[in-house]
Amino acid sequence: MCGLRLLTEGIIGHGTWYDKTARGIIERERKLGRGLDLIRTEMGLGASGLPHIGSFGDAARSFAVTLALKDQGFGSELVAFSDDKDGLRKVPAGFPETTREYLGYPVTNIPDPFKCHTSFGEHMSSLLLEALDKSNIQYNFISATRAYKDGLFNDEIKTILSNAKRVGEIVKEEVGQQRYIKTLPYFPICKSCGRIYTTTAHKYLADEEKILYTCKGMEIKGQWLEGCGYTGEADYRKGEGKLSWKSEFAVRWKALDIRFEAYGKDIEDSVRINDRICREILHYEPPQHARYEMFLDKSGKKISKSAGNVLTPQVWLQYGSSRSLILLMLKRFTGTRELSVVDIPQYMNELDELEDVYFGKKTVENKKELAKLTGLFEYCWWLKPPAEPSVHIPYNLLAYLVKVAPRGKETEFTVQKLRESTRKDVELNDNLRQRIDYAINWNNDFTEIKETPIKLSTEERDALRNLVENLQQEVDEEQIQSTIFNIAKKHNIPPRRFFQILYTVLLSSPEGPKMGPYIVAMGRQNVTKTLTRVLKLN
RNA sequence: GGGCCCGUAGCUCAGCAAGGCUAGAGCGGCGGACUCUUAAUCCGUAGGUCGCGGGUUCAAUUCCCGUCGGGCCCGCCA
Repeated sequence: MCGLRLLTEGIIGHGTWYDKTARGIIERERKLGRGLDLIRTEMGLGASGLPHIGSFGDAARSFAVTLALKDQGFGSELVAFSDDKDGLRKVPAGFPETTREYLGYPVTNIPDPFKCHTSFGEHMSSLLLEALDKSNIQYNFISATRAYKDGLFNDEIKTILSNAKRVGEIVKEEVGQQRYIKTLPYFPICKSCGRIYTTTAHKYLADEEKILYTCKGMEIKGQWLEGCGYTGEADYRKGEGKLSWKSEFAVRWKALDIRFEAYGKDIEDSVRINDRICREILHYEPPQHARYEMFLDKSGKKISKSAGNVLTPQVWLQYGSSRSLILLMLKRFTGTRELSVVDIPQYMNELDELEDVYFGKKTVENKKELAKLTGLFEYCWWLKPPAEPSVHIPYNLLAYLVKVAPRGKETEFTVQKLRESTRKDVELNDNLRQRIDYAINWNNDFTEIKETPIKLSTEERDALRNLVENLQQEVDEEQIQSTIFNIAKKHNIPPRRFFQILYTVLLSSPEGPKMGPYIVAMGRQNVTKTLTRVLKLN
């Protein structure tokens, strides 16, 4: 009985993880006695490499929490903090080798190799921001470079530097790293060579607000980066350096008043250290956390040569809608996910299914499950679900129709075929057009079009020749259809075999759509040209 | 050395947060319908000790402990 009660009464908000998390945050903040007018969530975005799909997930999930907080009646915003003052540690795949000379430089001080942004760092972070914008994720963007320059963290940096010894101890206690026992958790940018990771900060002059450093060099990703030997001083108030990650998070949390931040398990240690620094040195209760697992590229699956094997948000959005990508991120929070582009159609279809549940076209008995599924759908729409259901056509059907469509006429052909089949009422609106475009991209990139060589017997050659002649006169789809059939009979070829030949020649597949209409759609001239060429080869 | 995830049908996975209905889907298999062929579509059908062992509970795929197998992250970078 108690279980039955839970089914109907135990649902928070829209029944999703995000609603539950939001409630947890609110309860925690109440206990802490902090204000609830603006509850900030934060995500960090890397600017030194191509945005991985995981960064998008970080954003989508944090934004969902932000929406859940608003939904429960509180002010909230998502801060997207770009780590664009970090130094470049390795040349990302696909980048010119000349990038190597900038190893160690803050990424906003490196020219954009593609020349479309003012710096390497801006180029990188804009890639993710574009994907966020396309997905209607709202955020308050803060650049690390800007924040340091504007002195946003000055008070907190001062506190950290004044308590550097304690910071070093905490780091040592948590992960055993001894580096910060001796050096300050701050990386000045070398005034001589311009690099940030080659410097070691050894003294803090509190009265002058300055940090003394030497450009000694450092090991990065197993490679020694030699310093230039310069010794100098940096003024942290002018952004002449940045904090180490092991203290910077804490500073951000306090300065920006962050109450929730999710993180990937790869930075778990850093988060734990920062929690302590935040609490023990900055005297600010750190934000509530949620740890998520990594996204892995499915290995062993050949994808496209052009797309490569890196699944970035940009790649996804070529073949699937932003909502399908959001669904991927929101539906499950835990568990390592192996992903590849071949999963995109599945999520496109799943979103349609969720829509059916939402509009009651598909019944779900269990109330808890119903709440969860409709809730998930609502979050995929950022809590502004559509008033009307949309056209649902399975992705693989569209991909198939596009594949067999005459080149350049994919959309028209597909719509026509759909109308001829069971979907007479189909209308070519933006939604359908977009879906067809995804299928076209999919088809272009993942369907290998190979010329299948075919051997023809004498009768088969004659039959083909006969067909070519007939195609000069026949115009009507149905007539062409029966002509093909008649020619096959006339030349003593089983119709099945004759059709197979035609499909192989025209489509590189032993099967296909109804031939007559297809030939008309493709253009009789094109067909005769192709057939004639094949006849010459035989 | 420290931490985490996964194990459910032949394959790929969903479900587990907040225990409760006959454990689902796609693909594949098998059978059929339709058809001047073929694709698509539709119908039916087989297939599961929910890795294993214990515990909590009226009730465990779901929670807890242990165990085996596969994988991931961190280890003096950020």
